[in-house]
Amino acid sequence: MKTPVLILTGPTGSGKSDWAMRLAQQWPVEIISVDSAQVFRGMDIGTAKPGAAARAAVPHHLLDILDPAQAYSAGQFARDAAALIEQIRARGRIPLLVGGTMLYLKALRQGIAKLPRGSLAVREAIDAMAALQGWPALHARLVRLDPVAAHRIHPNDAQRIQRALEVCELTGETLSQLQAHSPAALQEPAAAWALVPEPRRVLHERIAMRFNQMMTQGFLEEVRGLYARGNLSAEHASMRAVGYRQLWEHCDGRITLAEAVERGMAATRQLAKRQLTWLRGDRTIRIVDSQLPGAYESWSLEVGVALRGFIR
RNA sequence: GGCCAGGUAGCUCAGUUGGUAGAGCAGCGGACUGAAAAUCCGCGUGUCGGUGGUUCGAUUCCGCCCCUGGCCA
Repeated sequence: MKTPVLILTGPTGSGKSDWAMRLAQQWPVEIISVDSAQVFRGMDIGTAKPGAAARAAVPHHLLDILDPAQAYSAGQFARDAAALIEQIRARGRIPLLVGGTMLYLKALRQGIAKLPRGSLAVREAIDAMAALQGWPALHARLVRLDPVAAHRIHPNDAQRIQRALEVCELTGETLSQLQAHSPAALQEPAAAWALVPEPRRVLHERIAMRFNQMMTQGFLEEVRGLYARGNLSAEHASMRAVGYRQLWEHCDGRITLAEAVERGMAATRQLAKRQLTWLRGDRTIRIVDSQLPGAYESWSLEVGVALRGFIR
């Protein structure tokens, strides 16, 4: 029997990283980051990436693996994380997945269909068509090509319409066909918890505090540096990240700094809400109210129970 | 002190020729298969500044008061 994978998730600003570091003082863990923004080099302050001290104390994986001009994906994450889990176990250590990118977690735990990666050229061609005919026309086209996918994709959801058309174009098969032979779930034995500060107001306060903190730590300068590179744009996935997008707009001269900060905080709250929606629908994840007195202590006891018999 | 412009949702505002009101943003709920910190869907949450008057009926018209901004003293 393999050691279980420990999973610690929750909305942004819920304190996952802190708890993970504390747990690492008791158990021989290695942290695998489950975070679509922390994969990018040079995006440190705005992603609240663990710093040098934390990374020296505990091995962290899947941080700084890409340049912000590159693209990552749920499928790539699932492969990377699965490989790391094996490596960490081979070292006799415990894999601890920490992060709030819920689709990545789902792709790892439940498996994800073998699909072609996105193609910039095909996407540009589809965008050009959409500019001419409009997205409803492309949705109508998808209804003919892949009625099953079209049925569950809303006519206004340009991103998903584009993806479904892209898959047809690239493979000659439909997205819904390919997704039908989804590989079996990875069946990793896992114990999963989500930190959810209650009530919501507390989370909102933490988000505001953290955003202000980022600003005093030089978040704006970080974004200015990325802006100054000249080879990044608002189209890059990295620059669509919460906070980066809004500060980028400020660098563009489109909004004031005060507006950028206010909208950045709002975008962060909205992200947290979407993360909570994922969590409510997942019965395999145990919700922990991190605001309760002694919350960390009782959680670490639960971790001990999950690991009993595997680690002395 | 006088004159002018305003006070309508958490914010910025629209509107009602008198029949108790609606947009954007925020917020709340949901969806989610290689962009997911993305993308999309749904939901209006209100002493219409206060108080008298006219009226069957006032957020709307009239009087007075309060508050904010501007101009003149």
